[in-house]
Amino acid sequence: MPTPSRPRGPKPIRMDPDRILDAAQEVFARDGLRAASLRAIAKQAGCDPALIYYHFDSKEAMFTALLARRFPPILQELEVVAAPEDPRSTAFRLWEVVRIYHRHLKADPGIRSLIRGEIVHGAEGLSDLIAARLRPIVMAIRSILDQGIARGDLRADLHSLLATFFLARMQLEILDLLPTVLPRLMGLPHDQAVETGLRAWFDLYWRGVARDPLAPLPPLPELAADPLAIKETRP
Amino acid sequence: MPTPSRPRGPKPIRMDPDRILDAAQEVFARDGLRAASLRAIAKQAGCDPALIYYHFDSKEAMFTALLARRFPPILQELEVVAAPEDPRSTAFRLWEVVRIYHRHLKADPGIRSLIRGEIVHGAEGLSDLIAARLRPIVMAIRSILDQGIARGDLRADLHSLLATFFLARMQLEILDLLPTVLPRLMGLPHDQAVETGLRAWFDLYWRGVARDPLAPLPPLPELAADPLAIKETRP
DNA sequence: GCTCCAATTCAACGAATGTTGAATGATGGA
DNA sequence: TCCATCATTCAACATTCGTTGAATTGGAGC
Repeated sequence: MPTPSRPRGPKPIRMDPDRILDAAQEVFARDGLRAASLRAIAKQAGCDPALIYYHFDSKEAMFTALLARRFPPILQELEVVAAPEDPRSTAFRLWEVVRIYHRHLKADPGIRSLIRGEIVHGAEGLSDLIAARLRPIVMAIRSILDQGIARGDLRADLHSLLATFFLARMQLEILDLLPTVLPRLMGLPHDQAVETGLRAWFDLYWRGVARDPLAPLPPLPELAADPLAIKETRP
Repeated sequence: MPTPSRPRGPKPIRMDPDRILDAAQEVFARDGLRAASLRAIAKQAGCDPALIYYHFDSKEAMFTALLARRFPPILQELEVVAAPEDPRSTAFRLWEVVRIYHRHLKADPGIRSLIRGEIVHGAEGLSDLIAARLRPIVMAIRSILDQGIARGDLRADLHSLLATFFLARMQLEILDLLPTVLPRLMGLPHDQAVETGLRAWFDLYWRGVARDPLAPLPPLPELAADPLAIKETRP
């Protein structure tokens, strides 16, 4: 009788549930959200599929844990920018929103799929959970827009909820599509596609929401610049 | 031995392959693209799953047939609007693009999913096919923007390819999301969500691309208005 | 050193999926 | 009228999926 390749029982190195979530994130990025199976995730993590059920109640609970890990840091950063006391210009703050989104979502296509709602069909409870996580994020961005209207930086007739939807949603599309589309259609290097697309988008968006669309934008920091080192330089 | 519920052999009414495509479209709309199984489509069409394999080579071939049915009419209408001789204003023509998209895609979430690329993972050949169908559509819209730049209606520094991407992509999101999101967040009636969202989006977009963003938009026809009855009324 | 618990693996289940081959009845042409 | 072809159904296949129960082992605590 051949000995099994690996005996049962605990390994010398315990499997941290976070490592399973890391593996899930990688498989989502590689195979897409719907096609990511527990077996593929287990293989990526280097463990047995059944172990995932030891650490999480179900596949859906694993999604939930992924959400719980990703969303609070985003919300925390957004709430700093959305604080009514923030003295920086509305254009600068909105660009900060873009940068925060970019920083947290660029390396995680799986969470982008979750936000986009690709998993909504057939998992209604999960959909409610995502909506609950997303709502304060939307409200933080919206409050920046409302403050901008009140300060006279933005159009008085702006529909802040729809404008929030437009800003956040287009960024998801840019992060997912432009890195594969732009290099093929233009000669653009792969790693510049997102920066180019996001700046073009923000330029268009700002003219669309600003009270004075022809006034030049303030200098905007690069996407990947250190968030703490940035101070707005008023022209 | 019990007689089978329905004997074999051809039914009195033959199954038109188009009816199978209709059923597929309905199932896509109900269950989403990925969750739509051949058995569900066959049930919707009222036939056996194996019959689908008689009319189409595979599930992917059925997608292809769906594409072949949907895209040419869209392209044909777009090319009329994109003709360089078209004398109407750039704003009016771009709104016509929005209306054409809306008219053809509003009742077919499955085709929107295909356009959005949700099926890309795991079906690379299909992805190429969609790209080939999509390219002339993108180019038609882009040529309207390029003509608008040449006529002096749009900003000279506009990136027409990215602007095309922004316009067409956001419309997909609006068609899919706003009917479920807007009624819940605002008091908006379900059937007005898309019209409200698309007008707000076009208003923002136009300010973003126009050379003179503060000039008022011309009166734009309703989304569902008869395309042939519309003549631009210059103010 | 013994015991107990936590962590891990194995094997299997039931359901769903895309697909295929054989069987069967109707239809239309010779 | 007969026969070939077309359209349809049935039953089954192999595969994959999420999930579960039992078996196994290493280490911590006494």
